[in-house]
Amino acid sequence: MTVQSACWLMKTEPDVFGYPDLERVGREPWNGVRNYQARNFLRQMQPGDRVLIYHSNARPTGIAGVAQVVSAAYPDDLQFRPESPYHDPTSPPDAPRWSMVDVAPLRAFPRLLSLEQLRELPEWQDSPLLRRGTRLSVLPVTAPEYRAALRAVGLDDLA
DNA sequence: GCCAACGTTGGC
DNA sequence: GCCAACGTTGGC
Repeated sequence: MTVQSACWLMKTEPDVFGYPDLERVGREPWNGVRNYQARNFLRQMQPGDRVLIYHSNARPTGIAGVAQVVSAAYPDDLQFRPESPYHDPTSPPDAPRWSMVDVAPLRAFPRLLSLEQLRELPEWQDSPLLRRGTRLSVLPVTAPEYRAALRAVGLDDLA
């Protein structure tokens, strides 16, 4: 039986790697996630899942584009690189602790859908993204949330 | 197993 | 740059 593909939101700092960078490179291993809850979400991802790319630590913050998962989860190589800030010397090589997926761009938002605008969408009222203190960098997005976000910027064809 | 200290995230 | 909120660490 076919399962409806899931939707997610992933945060990134545009000064480091933003949606335009994803378009430039065409495909990117989403490495550096070092939070167990976020990792567990990564491991649930399947190729074809949609991903809203959220720019954090930006002015303004908000969703900049929609991407697609193009791999299953696999070990994040940076955990075994001593020179990397994401090195984790306690990760067992035979059972790597941290995972990542590859992501490819799908469509840039014609305009940023800001956090302020997200707060005004009824469908988004229950999203952890809008809750004070939520620091998750990878989180699930419901189908109504996903559709509302795309419609808000006129991308009805992707919703 | 508790919890204080510490580091990080992320909006403002 | 500030600081609230949260996750992790480590002493006990």
